[in-house]
Amino acid sequence: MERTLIADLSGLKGSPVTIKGWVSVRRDQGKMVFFDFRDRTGSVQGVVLPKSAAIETAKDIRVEYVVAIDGIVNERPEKNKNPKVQNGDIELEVTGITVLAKAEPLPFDMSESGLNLELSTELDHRALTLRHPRLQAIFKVQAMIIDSFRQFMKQEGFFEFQAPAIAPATAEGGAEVFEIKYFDKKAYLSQSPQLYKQIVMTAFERVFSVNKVFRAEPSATTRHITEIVSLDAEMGFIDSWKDVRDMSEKTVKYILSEISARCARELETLGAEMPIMIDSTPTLSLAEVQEKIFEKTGRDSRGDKDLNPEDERAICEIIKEETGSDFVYVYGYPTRQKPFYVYPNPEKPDFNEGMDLLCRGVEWLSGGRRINDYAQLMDHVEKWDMDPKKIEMFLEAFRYGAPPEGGFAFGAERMTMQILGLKNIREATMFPRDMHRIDGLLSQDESDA
RNA sequence: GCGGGUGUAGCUCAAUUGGUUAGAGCACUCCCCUGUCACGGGAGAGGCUGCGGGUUCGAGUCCCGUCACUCGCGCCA
Repeated sequence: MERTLIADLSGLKGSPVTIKGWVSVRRDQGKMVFFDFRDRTGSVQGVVLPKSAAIETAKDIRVEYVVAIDGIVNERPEKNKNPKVQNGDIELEVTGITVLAKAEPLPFDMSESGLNLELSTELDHRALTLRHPRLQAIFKVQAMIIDSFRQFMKQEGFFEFQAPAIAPATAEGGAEVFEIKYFDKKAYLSQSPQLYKQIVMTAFERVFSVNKVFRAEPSATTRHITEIVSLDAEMGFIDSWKDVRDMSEKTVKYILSEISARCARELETLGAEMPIMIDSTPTLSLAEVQEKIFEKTGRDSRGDKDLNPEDERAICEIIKEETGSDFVYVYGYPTRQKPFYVYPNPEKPDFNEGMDLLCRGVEWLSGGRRINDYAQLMDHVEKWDMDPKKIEMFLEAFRYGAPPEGGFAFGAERMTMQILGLKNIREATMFPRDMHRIDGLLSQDESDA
């Protein structure tokens, strides 16, 4: 018989069906056996009655067996209905069981409400934990973030391109890069599509990319991993950095609304509360932020080159209290602290027109206006002590006419973590890589070898 | 890289000021159970208490070292 998906069962009361999926739970009552079956669309209870031809087989079925189940869809008697679970008003009366694959006993409890693991255990067993509804909800939300970013960008006339992952040299300062053996030469894994998206912008005006980028920073925090999905955008013909700010704001707003609308079940599963973005997100200069923190908390970080994590949490709390917004833009960082391509404020050249979007104490997105004037760009290349030969392809794009422009980027994993209120970015990464882990732990011996 | 916390059964956790045979729940094996939905009840199996050294009549517990995990900081997205 043709396979019926579990989500479609409720419309088929009284009909014989075949479902295929996994066994989530077995409840052996002696004479009769209950199961929870699961497929990609949901779960349903099956009951094997004493008279069923499948009763002997049912006794041998264990959790995570892959099975094909023949049965009749029955409405449950009123007293047996369970409003708390999906398909709680129906059950499948099992008439036949075919085992498609057996499963060994699980290393831990996988039942819907039972998954309670140390993070390292969860990650060591990702191949299994991925089957849990809670983890599936996380990665469905993440897929929706990436999908809605693409949708919005296309809607706004942005062109999608694929940035290279192999780079010839360190494109910018800051993050450390992974060196790779490239035939008999050296090359590097790309830490950002930055220079490429600027190049492509000079041809297509508005561009975006969804790319893996790699950071070799020895950072052991709940917010850092070495391989991330970067959502990047770049746009030409802007009047000021505020056009970039506005576009990034609309992008985030669109993503949030799509998730609210289309991931309601996942948000409920995770108990997540969506951050609030008000009509006009508060936007403050770095100096204003530091002044405000000093006023409110007495802690003086005025003059610091950037916000530390404590500052980021503080300003988010203050803005939330003052305006109700979970988001705040911070702009105007010291020019020399940021990469060479960031546009300096013409009035105050020591500060630039780069910006960060913070939410709930963490940086979500960064971007800003870039330098498009070739002479100014070359001036910065010199001041930043960079080798023009190493970025010749980038410079060529600007030598031959580039419009005023800017862009922004954000990490898909960090956004997932923040929206869902997860404590560690590794929970929001299907196969996280960090200093000590690539799937499994990297042992001392291997790292020495 | 620096600082704090934690390492006990396959998983999640107990174990009094150092005290005799290191426990529980879940999972596993066997038995009982016709309405469960994290089913329930009974029995069993499962431990070099991360590893190495020390103090002590006696160490899961105290001390030193080491490794790992985890949180915070630095750096960043």
